[in-house]
Amino acid sequence: MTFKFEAVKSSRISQNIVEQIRSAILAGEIKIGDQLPPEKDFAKHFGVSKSSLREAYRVLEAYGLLEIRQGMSGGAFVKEVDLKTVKDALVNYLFFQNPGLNEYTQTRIFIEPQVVRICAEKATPEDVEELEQMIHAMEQEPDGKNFMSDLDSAFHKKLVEIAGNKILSLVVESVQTALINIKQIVHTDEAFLHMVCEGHKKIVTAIRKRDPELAALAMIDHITDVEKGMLASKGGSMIITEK
Amino acid sequence: MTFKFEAVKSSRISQNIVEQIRSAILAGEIKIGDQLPPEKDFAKHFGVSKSSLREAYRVLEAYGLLEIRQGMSGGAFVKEVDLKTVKDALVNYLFFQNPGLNEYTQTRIFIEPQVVRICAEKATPEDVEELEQMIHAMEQEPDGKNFMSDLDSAFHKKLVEIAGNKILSLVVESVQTALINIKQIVHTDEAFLHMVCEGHKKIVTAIRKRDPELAALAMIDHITDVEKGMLASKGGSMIITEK
DNA sequence: AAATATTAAAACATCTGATCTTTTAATATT
DNA sequence: AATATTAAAAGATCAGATGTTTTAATATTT
Repeated sequence: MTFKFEAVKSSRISQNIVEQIRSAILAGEIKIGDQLPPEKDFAKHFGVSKSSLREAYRVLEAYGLLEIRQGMSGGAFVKEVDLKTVKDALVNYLFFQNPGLNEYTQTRIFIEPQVVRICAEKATPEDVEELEQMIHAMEQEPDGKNFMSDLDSAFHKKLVEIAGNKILSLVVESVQTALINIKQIVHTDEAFLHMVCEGHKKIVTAIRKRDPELAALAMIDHITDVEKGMLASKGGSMIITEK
Repeated sequence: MTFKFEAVKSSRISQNIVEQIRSAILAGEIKIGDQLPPEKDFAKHFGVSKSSLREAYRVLEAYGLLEIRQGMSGGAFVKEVDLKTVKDALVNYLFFQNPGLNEYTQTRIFIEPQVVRICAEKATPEDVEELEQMIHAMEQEPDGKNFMSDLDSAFHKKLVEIAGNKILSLVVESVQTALINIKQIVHTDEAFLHMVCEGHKKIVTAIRKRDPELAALAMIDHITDVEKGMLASKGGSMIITEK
């Protein structure tokens, strides 16, 4: 006979409240925008002190499930968890995992070429135009050092949005965010910016031609180039924690 | 001229403390296992009340960055963020995004076939044996309803571990976890269990043969079969929030 | 001497209740 | 009609008392 022992649930009051409220949200009993009772009333309802309830609120806020506003029409409101919350959790996690640049590159090469294959089929003319404008904006960057990462992320984000898969969007955007943390310690010069723009152009050209295979190949080249560019200015070893 | 306005940082004391401590951890100033001062002393050091410090501790605990223990040799200890924390954040996020089963399947098909290609090259004989034992364990399941999801997840987790990419591990395991939440509302019968086992067997056989392409194809078939199996018992529409 | 039971202290957990601050709706003023 | 004032609602912070858990030190027993 096999047993599965459940971890004994924390006897901490705040944790108990957190679980109750989170369950209610995930069960659909409380919905986005709903307001929870004021601290004082809710504490009384739970039969606990205000401090315990407040600690629970802080945790739920950290989860991104609540938004708490001060003031007259303030209070605790149920909120849709946003991407930033997930990304932050991921950044915290990856800090300790500390993957190598090659792991980032491999992840991208596994996913993004397939994404642009879909794009080559699904992208509308408006999508293509938007992508081209993004490349143009990037080329206008004065020295390529400041917003280059933001614009680059936006380009890849747009591509995966066109593919229309919310899970893939989450993954691709999260990897982009984590990569920016690495890029910040890498010297990205004018040549790097130019290389990125050329890569993007080839991808969009392939999408415009409705050529999935060409798009996928262009993406592979692009990702590979970016890795090479980053390694070149860094000398091989890549450790995030370095400042 | 383009401006980037930074969000005004919260005036909340606990949030301020959270950011200070999180920064210190991510900057490497405080390391895993380090103990923070007792509430009373630390509150005094920050010049704030104990309640404010405690709220900050709750948040950092929610982030998975701190572990707080009661008792004589207790206190607040810096902890490595674990996978569960990230997965929980992801589950919260996906609850609101509510992707379709097809999005999960597509994500898996983008990633896992490429994972087993790597496995076909890198897997050691011990790895292969472990995989086979996992299949065997699954076949022993009495009715296939209870731990089937756990064993299935473990199999895919082992595969991606062999591939040796921490980011891909995170993604694959998270998708597995999210899928379990869906599977729980799907009727998985004896036939489903058998189908899964056969799929796994073909994958391992290909890995043993060191045939990456065959392994990838077997994985695609497997993932497709699982989706079909889940859709068959559900009738097409797939909504997570349903009980 | 070894095993067991007791005790005390360290540290977090909880509670009470007062006071401060922010925000906004209602009101008053110009 | 626009603007300024005010009051109330609700969270934010604080102070300090009391409860609970955990463990190291001590005492007791075998």
